[in-house]
Order: sequence, then structure tokens, then C-alpha cells
Amino acid sequence: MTTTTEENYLKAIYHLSTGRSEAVLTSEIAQMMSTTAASVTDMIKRLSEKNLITYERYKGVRITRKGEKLALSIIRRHRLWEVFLTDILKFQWDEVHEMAEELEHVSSDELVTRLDAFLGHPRVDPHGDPIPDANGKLQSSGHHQMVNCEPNRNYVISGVNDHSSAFLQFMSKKGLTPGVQFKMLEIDNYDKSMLLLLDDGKTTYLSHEISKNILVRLHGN
Amino acid sequence: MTTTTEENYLKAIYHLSTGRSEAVLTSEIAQMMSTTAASVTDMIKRLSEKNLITYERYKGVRITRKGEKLALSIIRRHRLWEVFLTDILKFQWDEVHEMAEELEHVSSDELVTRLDAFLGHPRVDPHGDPIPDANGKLQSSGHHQMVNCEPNRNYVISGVNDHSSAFLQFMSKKGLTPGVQFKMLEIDNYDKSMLLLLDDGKTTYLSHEISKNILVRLHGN
DNA sequence: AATATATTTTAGATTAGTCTAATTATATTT
DNA sequence: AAATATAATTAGACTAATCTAAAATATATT
Repeated sequence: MTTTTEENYLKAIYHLSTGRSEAVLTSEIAQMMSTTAASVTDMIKRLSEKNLITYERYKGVRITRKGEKLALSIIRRHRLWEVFLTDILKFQWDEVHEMAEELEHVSSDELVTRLDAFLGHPRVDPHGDPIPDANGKLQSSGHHQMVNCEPNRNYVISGVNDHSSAFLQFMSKKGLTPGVQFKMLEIDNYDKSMLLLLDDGKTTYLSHEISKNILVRLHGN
Repeated sequence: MTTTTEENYLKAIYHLSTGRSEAVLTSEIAQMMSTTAASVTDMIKRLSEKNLITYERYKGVRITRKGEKLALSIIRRHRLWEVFLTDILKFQWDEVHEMAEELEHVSSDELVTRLDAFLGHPRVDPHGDPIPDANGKLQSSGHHQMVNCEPNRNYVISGVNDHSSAFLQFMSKKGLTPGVQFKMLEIDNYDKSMLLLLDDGKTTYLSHEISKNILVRLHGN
């Protein structure tokens, strides 16, 4: 069995691992978990004891197949609970993360199966992140960063990279929630800021810092 | 803040305290928590540090007003989640206890408030136990032990005292679930066994051991 | 190649929760 | 009232998770 703390470390390592081939460094994990490198080293030993990661002294860690499967099952639970909290209990998308952090550690597989069915087998959570299926398969979401958009094309907001409630509240205030359509009017070639034309006819400027954290899909796909 | 373990001890002390004036003994707590008296003594010190119980060496413990309020809020969460699991996710009443034991420690008050509203403000859980309100008030349930029934009167099953899944499965098999009506046909005055006539015309014998753990209400009240 | 810097690991301590074994207090019996 | 039995507490040790400070290793710089 794994403890809640082990599960949280494993999730962090999974997120740091995705989309790159190099090992994950102790310091990166420490930063993500808001703890010290010494604590991370201790935990790394425990997780590699359990074959959830492989580890070479001073060289960082890699997640194993077994570790990845477990991480995906925790992420599945997290994202299903987020759907429950927004769709059923009508919470805002910026309110659900903390609660889902607790709910994801409730261990019954049958509970997750039934929750998934009750919610109608959703494929993405309220932030546009794909929900791994019961076998630990993650659909690639098919969206990309807004920074890669081209002018004069139509897009749909499909997710975010920053899940902090401050960022999500900013997004809500600007009317930029998943599903919202827009046309990319202009991209400044000096500071890469963007001018968007929204559904309702209003325009919005976004800095490069912001647009890096917004995920979109071409409209009509 | 309180840990999950502290909350579980406090719940046990609350349950042992209700309906009696004497202090709760270390050994009783140890038995209920399936642990040693030494561990209980340690925990007792922690809980009395936090003013959740009062404690006199060798004389047992009493729960404080503050402790009782916290215990009731945990019990409220537990019972609301049980309603969710049976009514919404369609679990059987003998399957929900373990999951609710985990879910009850999820700490968001707003989550509990919304869950309560979503479930339609239920007043009893699937085992007939009353759900404390948001202010920590517990409605007295108005039911009594089946052993106190009189012959030739009509009753409704309204709850149980034994929440083990073995007992609940036995009850289901006999068709004795909350809401089921029956007439008390006979009470043996030697072994106190009981003969019941159910809704569907079938009769059932119950030993004294069993009927002690069944709660009923007069039919028509 | 030698030194400086940054990162990682180890050593040693702390807290929560647990245990067994030994001791102390209370209750019961004779 | 003394002896015995029962119950509760303390003492000491263990694991998981954490920390700070010191030591070891790797990387970068001159």
C-alpha cells in the first residue's frame, strides 16, 4: 500500500516526467512539493523500494511503468472528483482543486467506477485536462498552447497549464473558460502579446506570460 | 487542526459516551479502536491537550462540548456520504461504511453544505441513523430496540445497532431493511426469540441476539 | 587541472502514532 | 486489612515524515 504522502510525491514526479526524456531532479521535486531536498531524498528511497521509480544517486529519478500506472489512477480520481464538484455540486472551476486533492486519496476502485458512470464517463475535467481511463490510458488532448496560434484563425479555449485559483479567477473575469470561441486578431511581434475577438464581440489583450498558460484547439475540430 | 486518527478516536469516545453519565474507560476505547491501552493513553493526552475531552488519571475520560461538536460534524459528514453512496451511486447499505470512513475526513465545510443540499437535506442515513444538522444538533430518532416490542402490534424497521457488513447482509437476506413493515406475532418467554409476519406474508424467526441490534418504530408514527 | 559553486546526500533530531513489557493504581475477595 | 486480580500508565523502542546543518559529489569557471 501507498500512503497519501507517497501518492503526492509520485504525482509530482509523474507531472515532471511527462514530455521529456531526462531524469527528474531532486531539486525540482522539492520545489514542486514545497519541501527540502533532504526530505525528497528520503522519499525517493521509499518510492524506489516500492519499484515506483528508479533512482541513481546524484542523477535524479525516472518513473517506472508501475509508478506511472499508479500516478494515472490517482490523476483519474482527482479529475473525476473535479467534474463531480463542478457539474453536480456547482462549484466554480477555481474552487475545486483543493477538495479534489483530498478526495483523490479515497481508495475504493468500485467508488471510482461508479462515480465515472454517474458522471457519464467524462473525458476531460473542468480545466480541460483529459481523464485517464480505467486502464491508465491517457487520451492525448489534441490542444496546444495559445502562443502557437496564428492570426486570423478561429480557436476554442480547451484548457490551462496554470491551475492556481488566482489564474483561474483571472481567466473567468476575462470570460476565457473552456469552450469559449474566439478569433486571433493580432500577435505583436515585439512582445508577443495577443489581441483576441471573443464570441460576444468584445476584444481582449493577453500578455505572453498569460497566453503560455492557455490551451486551445482550432475551431471546427 | 485535528488529524484523521484524532478524529477517529474522538468519534469512538463520542459513541461510547452517548446515553450514559459515567466516564469512558481506556479499555473500552482500546477495544473499539482495536488497539492497545497504551496507545489510547497516549492519544487521550493529545485530545485533552486540545480540550476535546477531559481526563483524570485512572478515572476515564469525558467528552467536552467542543469535542462533541467536532464529533457530530464528523458523524454528519459520514452519514451524508453514506446517503450519497446508496442513493446516488446505488451501493448496497452493507458496502458503504468503509468508504464513508475515508470520505468523512475530507475537510471542506462548503462541500458538506452543498452535498447536503444536493441530497435534499436527508435526515437519516441508510442504516436509519439520524444525520446531525449543520449546527451539530442531533434529532432524536424516536425508534427503540426490537427487544422491547409487544406482540400483535405493527412496526417498521427503522435502523440497526450493529453496522458490520456481516450483520447488514444477514438483514438484507431476511428482507429486513429500513422501511419494511411487520407484525410481531410471538415472543418466546423462555429465550426471547421473536416471530415476525412481514409485508409479503412470510414469517421470520429472530434470536434475542439479533433483535437487540434491530431498531423499530410503531407503524403509523 | 584546480577551484568555486550549486546540488545532493547523510547525520542527527523531532513529531505523530504505534507497540511490548514493566510498573503502579484501583477494585475485589477473603 | 492484606492479598489478589484487573485496569491504566509509564518506559523504551519503532516507523513515516519532516527538518537543519554538515559532508559529499557534480558541474561550471577560470
